[in-house]
Amino acid sequence: MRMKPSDISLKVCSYSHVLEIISDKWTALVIYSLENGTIRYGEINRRIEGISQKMLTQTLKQLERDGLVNRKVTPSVPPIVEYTLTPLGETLIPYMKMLKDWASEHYSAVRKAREEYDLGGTETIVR
Amino acid sequence: MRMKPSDISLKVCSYSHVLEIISDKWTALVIYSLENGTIRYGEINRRIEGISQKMLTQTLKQLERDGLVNRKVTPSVPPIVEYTLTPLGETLIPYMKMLKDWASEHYSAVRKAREEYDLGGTETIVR
DNA sequence: CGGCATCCTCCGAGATACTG
DNA sequence: CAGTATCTCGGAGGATGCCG
Repeated sequence: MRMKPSDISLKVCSYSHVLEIISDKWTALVIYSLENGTIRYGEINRRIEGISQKMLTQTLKQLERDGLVNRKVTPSVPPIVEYTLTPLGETLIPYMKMLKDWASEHYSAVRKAREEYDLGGTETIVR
Repeated sequence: MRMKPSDISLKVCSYSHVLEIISDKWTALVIYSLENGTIRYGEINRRIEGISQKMLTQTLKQLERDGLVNRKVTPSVPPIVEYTLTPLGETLIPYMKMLKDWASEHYSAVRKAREEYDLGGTETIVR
């Protein structure tokens, strides 16, 4: 199968597939909070700074739908809902750690580049 | 062993830092198109299916600001504008390839999980 | 406790037209 | 060719209130 030059598509590209899964605003942080095992809804809510109930619920539902997270309900009073990474979800962890490593190593450079860009902004033109 | 429970923050977490850079809708695809070397604006525009001029320009500007992409203007008539990954930008490639690998390996499982979820939806309850 | 329903706001991003 | 400029609309996402 030959690759046409115009073949880069949102729908086909694997890059997009991953990002489709983890690139939502809160998804990565939620996965991160599940990294060390089972944890309750409220606990996630408390640990992720600034997330709203709505977004947490929505994000968890997404992750559950994608088969990355398992949801276990204990119908006591009050109810207990626990979330865990599925085996599939756990396969993601090393890859996310790598991304984290990239950031640890290079993010300062990005920040610096931004500062310089924001300062001058016009010096791209050769004089 | 307990860190501050509220320690996961959008602003602090490295995961977020990477995603802040590559998670915009088109960013990954643009980087992807630059993977093999210098390329002109119009060429990128043609290669990425469905991207608008506005979003392409915006995405490229972001990437330039982040120091990941270099923009070279040749003020001829008509003008030629070429984009290249910077060394910093190139450091990202292996990591993105890894994400791609993850998708190649596991995306079918995700798709399957979605189908099952969308079918039943009620299977989480133990009966 | 762990949601879902509702309302509301803001801005991401597509479409279109113009320019150096 | 490689962008800006402007308008518009849908939907992301916060706030609030109710429920099992």
